[in-house]
Amino acid sequence: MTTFYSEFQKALVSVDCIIFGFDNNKLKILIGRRNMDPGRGEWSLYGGFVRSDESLDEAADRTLLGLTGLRNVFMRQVGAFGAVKRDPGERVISVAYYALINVKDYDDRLRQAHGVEWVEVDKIPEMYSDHQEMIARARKLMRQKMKTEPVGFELLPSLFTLTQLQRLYEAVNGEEIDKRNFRKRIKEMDFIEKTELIDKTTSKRGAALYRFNKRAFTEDAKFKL
Amino acid sequence: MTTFYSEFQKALVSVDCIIFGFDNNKLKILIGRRNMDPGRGEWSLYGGFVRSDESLDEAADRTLLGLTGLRNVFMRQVGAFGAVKRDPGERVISVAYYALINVKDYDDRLRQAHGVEWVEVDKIPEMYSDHQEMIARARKLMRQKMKTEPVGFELLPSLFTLTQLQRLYEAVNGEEIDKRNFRKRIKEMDFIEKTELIDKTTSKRGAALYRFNKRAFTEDAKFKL
DNA sequence: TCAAAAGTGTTAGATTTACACCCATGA
DNA sequence: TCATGGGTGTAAATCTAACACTTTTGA
Repeated sequence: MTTFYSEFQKALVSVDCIIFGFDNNKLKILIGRRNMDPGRGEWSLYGGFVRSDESLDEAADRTLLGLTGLRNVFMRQVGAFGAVKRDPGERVISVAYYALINVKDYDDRLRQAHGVEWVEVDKIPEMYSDHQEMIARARKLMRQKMKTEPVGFELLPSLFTLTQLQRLYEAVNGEEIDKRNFRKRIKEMDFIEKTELIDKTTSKRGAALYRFNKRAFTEDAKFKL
Repeated sequence: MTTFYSEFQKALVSVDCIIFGFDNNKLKILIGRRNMDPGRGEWSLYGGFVRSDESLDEAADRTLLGLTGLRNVFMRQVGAFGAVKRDPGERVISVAYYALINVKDYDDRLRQAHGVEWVEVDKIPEMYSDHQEMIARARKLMRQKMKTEPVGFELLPSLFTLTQLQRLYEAVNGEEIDKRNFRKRIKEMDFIEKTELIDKTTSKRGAALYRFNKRAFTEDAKFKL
């Protein structure tokens, strides 16, 4: 029972994170310049190698924690990428994950210290290796998830206005939404609760602040946006 | 430039296949008894290890070819599975793929030679390691794909009756479909073409045989079932 | 002649989309 | 007082879902 499968060749396994943030009505992701060979200087996702004592999910969590200091972040696997020559060095299989974070929770000095930047998803430059494809697939999965599950709130402050929420959905789907129809749908979801608080930062009149009540969102509740 | 990342530990990488077939109005998958330690004798998906000279997709294709003799099969990645102890031996990361095949294309002697069986998706026994979860995720992805893309035809003969097609969708979604509504929707899709041929095997009257015209299915054509 | 599967339309209800004006406030 | 973003309802169109009978033919 000691060494199984010993005749097979092993590979390095890494995780790469597509970290989404919503800021200034734009959907953005965190990318940086690669500071190691091969590919030094190229734009790249933030990633790391999987340790022998952690699962893939744990490796992704740890990687994100290292970059942002954030725990319990919403993350989902995008998939495994394993072209033979995807890494110019040796064989590396990479498992991509996407994360949704509230940019306000992310200390900007930490961001600078790691040399990563928020870049609009529609202005992603050429990327290292297959990272472009990872991003494309992450966006597709994330868009799909946003349509059918209440995960968009992960990208917003805990209190938000309906206009903010609408702008978020517009940024994700790349198309404008009718304000009245949007609000009508929101009203039908009891777990999106209006508070007594008013946000005066974006208009003179002020806009009501809403909150997503995770507890009130039960399995049978329907979500559609 | 010779050895990069040398301080990181490597892992074995395998692929596991969830092979869907449609037979006798039932959706089934191919599983067998594991014939190697660890886990000898337990029900298991068919899989194999990834070679250093092939991509993950190629490894999945090769594995399926070895089992079924089939090439150019519709396959999609389910995801990577990487719990630390998912394999009782050493560290193994597995990437699951699902495939859709027409059972008639699969030589039954080849099936028997490999010791695998068609088992209804609703009667899957306890499985080795995390294979149950792989199957569950494959089913979810496959169901989603079937709703929005014309891939169900991969599970049928090239000529099929509308009742067969309906039974397939019923098996995948686990619920009955109204015959008239179903046929109404089919009629709207020009790429599902009626032939002059009649199938007399399932009824005395005979049912018209249809064909999926892949070429006629263009990007802008809409598919919804 | 009858059992068994094939084939065919209509209607009510639900959902989706389009659309325009008043409100409250700070500058 | 006016410019700015916040907030609200209705009607037409489309889509979805429910529903039952006739046809063909081999046994």
